[in-house]
Amino acid sequence: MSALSPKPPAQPVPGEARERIIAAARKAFASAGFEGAATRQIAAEAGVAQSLLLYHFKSKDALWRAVIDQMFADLDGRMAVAARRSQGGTVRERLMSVVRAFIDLCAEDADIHRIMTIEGRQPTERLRWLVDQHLRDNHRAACALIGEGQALGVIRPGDPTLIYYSFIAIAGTAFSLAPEIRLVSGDQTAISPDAIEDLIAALLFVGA
Amino acid sequence: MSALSPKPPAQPVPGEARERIIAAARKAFASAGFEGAATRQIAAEAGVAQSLLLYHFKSKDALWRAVIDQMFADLDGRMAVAARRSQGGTVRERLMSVVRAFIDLCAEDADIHRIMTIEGRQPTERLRWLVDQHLRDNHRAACALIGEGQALGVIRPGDPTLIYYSFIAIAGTAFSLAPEIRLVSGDQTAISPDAIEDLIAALLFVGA
DNA sequence: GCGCATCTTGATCAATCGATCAGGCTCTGT
DNA sequence: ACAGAGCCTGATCGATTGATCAAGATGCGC
Repeated sequence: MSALSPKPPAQPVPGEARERIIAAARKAFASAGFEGAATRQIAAEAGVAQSLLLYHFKSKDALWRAVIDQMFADLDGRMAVAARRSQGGTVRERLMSVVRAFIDLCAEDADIHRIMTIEGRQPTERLRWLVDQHLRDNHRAACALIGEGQALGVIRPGDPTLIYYSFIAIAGTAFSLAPEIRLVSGDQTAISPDAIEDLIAALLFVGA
Repeated sequence: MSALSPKPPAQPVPGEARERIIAAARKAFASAGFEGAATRQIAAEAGVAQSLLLYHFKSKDALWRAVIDQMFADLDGRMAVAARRSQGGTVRERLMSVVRAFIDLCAEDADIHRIMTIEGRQPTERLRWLVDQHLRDNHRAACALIGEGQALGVIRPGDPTLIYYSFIAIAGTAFSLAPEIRLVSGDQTAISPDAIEDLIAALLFVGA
């Protein structure tokens, strides 16, 4: 046994490095955008060689799509749980359940909102794929629920699509821009799921 | 006279190329972020050599600051005009005047909101400069006005800073994410200053 | 023990990045 | 006419980009 390689590297756990790469890529895409994110930096943060990144995913573009798919698998799952848990409740309870689930998601991981707001700005091929793959169904389901709430006077009137995007904008921006809000307000404004839930309840919902 | 240079180039108008560079840089920074924007691409869109860009501005960072300064000069001017025009009116009228001015600004040029939401996400040196140079004063003035409106029951209750950012988020996102909203809704949702003004009035203001 | 698929690395590619430099052009002051 | 300031370009620098390739390491089937 030579002095080199004193630790024989443990056999690679299948899929483990792949997950680390996706996690690192999510952070990179969220903070620097698609073009700004460097595959070498992603690989470094994941603790692997840059070439491994292009072994698991054919290209930077494919890696981006893998990140998005994982993000929406999480989001859709949480939304389904929230909807199931509030089944049988009032429309207000069902609405608040998914609202709270989305707020919690944004609070835990602002990357989703950051990536989405980066990609939604220009009609690229990535945006078209994103809409077809994930956004259209989400939008339809949310607008149906909003329309239900409006019919019963629980949600303020207005185009459901604009209400939908207002909700996403308020909840997402609060956590995405937390560094700026902190700096501007001198840390006087608390940004917590409870605070944002109260904000949404006051602005989008009718009555107490 | 040789066959070359059949058109003697007109003498350069001082400051004209500089303005074209800033305009091109604004678009580039808004769509690709600071790192993602390439000085060569900016120069190409402005119709000048890349080296001219670093002649007028010492560095890419200095160019970015010039873009921001010009943007806020425009924004501050518009806000001052809106405030002056509604002087002597009710608090509601004064609030609606600056709200409308900001909405119109976002509608005409979504780049401001795009750049700000890119930079506000991470505590970089650029963000610190941005807050010290432009954001803090803006935030203070807006929150004072919002507090006035809340005291008179014109604005819904809540932390003024969160109301302030909710307003910016709704107005800015509607125009920034217009490509996505169009794709998702199948062009069914109109995104106009009037529509967003109605939306803000319904969500943030009390009563009709 | 042998072969093969899977996972991983390092070297290397052409392209592009921000930045620097020497030099040319036009106008102005004298 | 001549010198100098201001505006602008093309060539070029070292560094970094996404992507490709050959080869090493590991574990499973036979």
